[in-house]
Amino acid sequence: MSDSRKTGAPGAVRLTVLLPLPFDKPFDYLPVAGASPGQAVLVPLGKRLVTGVAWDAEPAGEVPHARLKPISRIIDAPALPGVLRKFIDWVAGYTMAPLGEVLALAFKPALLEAPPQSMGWLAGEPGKTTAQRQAVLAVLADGQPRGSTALAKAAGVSPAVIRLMADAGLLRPVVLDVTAAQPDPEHAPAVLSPAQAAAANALAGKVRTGQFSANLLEGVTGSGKTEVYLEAVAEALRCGRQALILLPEIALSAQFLQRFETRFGAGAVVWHSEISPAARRRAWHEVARGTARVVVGARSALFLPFTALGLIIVDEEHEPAFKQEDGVVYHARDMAVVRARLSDATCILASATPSLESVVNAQAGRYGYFQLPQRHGGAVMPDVRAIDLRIDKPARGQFLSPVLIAAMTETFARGEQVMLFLNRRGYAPLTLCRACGHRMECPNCTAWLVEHRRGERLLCHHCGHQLPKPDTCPACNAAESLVPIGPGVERIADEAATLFPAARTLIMTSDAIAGPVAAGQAARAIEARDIDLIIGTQMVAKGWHFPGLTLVGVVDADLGLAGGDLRASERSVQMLHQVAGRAGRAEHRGHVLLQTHEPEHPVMQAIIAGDLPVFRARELALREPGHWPPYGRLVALIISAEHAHDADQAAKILARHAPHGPGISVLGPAPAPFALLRGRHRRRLLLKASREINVQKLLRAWLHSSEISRAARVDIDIDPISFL
DNA sequence: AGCACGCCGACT
DNA sequence: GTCGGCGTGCTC
Repeated sequence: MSDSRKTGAPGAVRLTVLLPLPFDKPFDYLPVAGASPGQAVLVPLGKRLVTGVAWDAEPAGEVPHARLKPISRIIDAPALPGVLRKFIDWVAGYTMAPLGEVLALAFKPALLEAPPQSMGWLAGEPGKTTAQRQAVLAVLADGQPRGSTALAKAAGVSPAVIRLMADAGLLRPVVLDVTAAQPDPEHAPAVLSPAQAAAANALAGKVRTGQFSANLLEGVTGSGKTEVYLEAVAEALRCGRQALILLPEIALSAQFLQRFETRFGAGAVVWHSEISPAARRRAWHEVARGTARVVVGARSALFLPFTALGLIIVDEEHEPAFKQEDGVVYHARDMAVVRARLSDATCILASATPSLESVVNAQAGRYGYFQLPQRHGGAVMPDVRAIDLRIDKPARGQFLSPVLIAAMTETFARGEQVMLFLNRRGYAPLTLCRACGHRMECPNCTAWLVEHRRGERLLCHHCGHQLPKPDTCPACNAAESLVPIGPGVERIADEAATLFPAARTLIMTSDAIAGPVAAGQAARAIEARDIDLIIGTQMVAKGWHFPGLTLVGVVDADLGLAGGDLRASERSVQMLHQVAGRAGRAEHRGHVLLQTHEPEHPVMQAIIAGDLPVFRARELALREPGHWPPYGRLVALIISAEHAHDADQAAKILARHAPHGPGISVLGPAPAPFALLRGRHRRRLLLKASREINVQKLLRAWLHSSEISRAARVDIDIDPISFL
């Protein structure tokens, strides 16, 4: 790359600076001594000073030299590594998001300040002691300082004890050396089955090459994938490189971090949207310094400034939660592979039910493939049966069939735990007027209002609109005529409470269990057998390990199949397999009962027979002829406007200029699945293109040639998965 | 993203 | 007569 900045040629004195703002390119500035690419800099922009990053791009030169402003100063902070800058460029190019907006995922001015030092405690002056205080001092007897939280936990006392002891001078504050407790690859290696060991060794070998590879690690729920990929993490540590473990859901991280610490003798650095600003800054700086050896995080952790990244794990790679749906629309699983490639790192995609994309990549030899065929530790796969709701009908107005109720009764009698799964929050998904048939709908969205028992409210799950449940029908004024239709988890909980008044029940939904702390508490309560019955939404499907759980009842196995989405079957199989996998993870065999109106449906058959490959082959055979993903590529164009007319108009103009040619087709315009969402009218066009077509280039030309009114906005979603 | 410019409604 | 609403446009 020719670089006029380095030649020192007169007249070429420009430095490009990328700002974390929605600009699609860096700006040119007059350079300042010592500013090299990656360096954080403060620059004037209009009337204000903003923080940006010196970028690698050639100066565009379109702004005349005389109008260039000088860089104000260099900021004393770690530079963004070159691979991260390349990754940001790549993501912006692929997703078609403005470059500066992608930078904003990696870099916020607030991150740059030196992180607060992490403080810990040592024993201080002698003084008044109590049993609790003695426990604290006993922990500190080894002379190792500990942070407040860790100390309280180790001593089994509340944090208040620590605070009072500190106030009384019984504890002495010291600066914690954050590098002290590092994960140790040799701390407690797991005992692996032969199949696990074979996969672990092969993956460790890939890590050792120090070259890029992408790998799919497939194993049924409970087969011990985590132990296997943690050995790859150990190998990355031995090679002196950093590792990143992406989890789809932070709620899961509590149980996972515990496992990590057991294996490596020290915790990993945590990164997700809900950590405190101080923890965020500390994590960012530790990653940049290289003292953070292993990061466990949400998808945004891909944008951390790793300097020696050697391994990326994407756990539960099939999870839709890896797709970022607003702002920069990207799929963290796909971007992880790119990040690994740019970093000469190994990428491992782990799942019991891999996405068809990954399966096809493995079949084509683009990804390495490793399989764990069985559950380990003697646990066997659960016995799965369908309950045909056309025959075994629940009582009128009820949702649990007699067969399921009988199985629950038996399970409780054995002192074991039951989980009921229904992927629907609230009490009832629809409220209907018995007198006139009026449906309670959201004024801002094409969606029903969901009744929630807490506060007797109706709320919209898409925009948050809510109102108290009215006493009379808003359409016909009939009194007492509004009735709940269909079940949500709250209604199932009511029904179960009537049937099993003695069962201690926990509702697990994002409403009831907000954040990792609550999730951790819930998990501990279940593990401690303080709970008999768990009723939950997809939150319960994730990687929980509850040894006492032996019966899983799926209240409505058909729910995910409605709507005709391209991936409806695939997602249903994944979710049902995950839910089923919660049953019987220890010595007792698990049982799974699927309530369905269509037991013969291939999705139900796949789960009942436990034969995912057959299902996959069938699903792939359905997609291949039409060049649907993963054989072709999709791009969704969502046209939205405040007024339906503007959205229609813009969609029509786009459709008129639609590209055509071999391997290209455009579907639509059609009302987007939620034609009205958050008060905006939406239309959708779908571009389907064969793999070898450069869709970004095609889209740029398309959008350029279409003159869209300012009243409408076009959002581009490359590789859409949800179709919302 | 911010911040200014700009052109139409109700206030000291 | 001015204060202020947020539409539109620009920032190296």
